[in-house]
Amino acid sequence: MALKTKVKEYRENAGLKQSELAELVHARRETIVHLENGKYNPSLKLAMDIAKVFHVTVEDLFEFTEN
Amino acid sequence: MALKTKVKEYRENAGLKQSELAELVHARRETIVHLENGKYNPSLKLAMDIAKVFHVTVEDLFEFTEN
DNA sequence: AAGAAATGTGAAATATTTTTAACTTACAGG
DNA sequence: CCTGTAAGTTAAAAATATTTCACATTTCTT
Repeated sequence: MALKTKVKEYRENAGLKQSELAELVHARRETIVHLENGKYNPSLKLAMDIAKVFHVTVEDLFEFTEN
Repeated sequence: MALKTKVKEYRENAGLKQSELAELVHARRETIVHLENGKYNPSLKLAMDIAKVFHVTVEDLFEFTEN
């Protein structure tokens, strides 16, 4: 049940800093760090807010994998 | 920032009871009740698990509205 | 109408995410 | 080297989601 995410890819392609993305979605920079690297399960709202920034779907941005 | 959801619609169309859907996504029946009626912000995993049951996207199932 | 089954409510306990804060590492430019 | 900026880490506190439990209400069936 690990979380794979493309947040970092999309963020860098958009030329955004972690702190800038954080501000756009009303979250803390550390939350973005944890999300990009870590394996934790954000709230639906946060996931959708981030997806909206990049104009992609949640499904495109996040994937839960077995094990 | 209220949450609009079609979980109830999809669940009923699929002929599932709340308790059956809950079991399919490894949650409690009450969690489904709160989600269908309430305005609370589930985890991404729960949202995606439910979307998978109905073969729809998260975006189709959930929408955050202003106010 | 009565009984069963499904849904709803709400409060307290628990689990998890998110914030806060302080510090570290990496790296680029002057 | 220094200095500044971006990214990473970690622990504890705060906020919020989820469970648990016990009961209320609606809905369906007979």
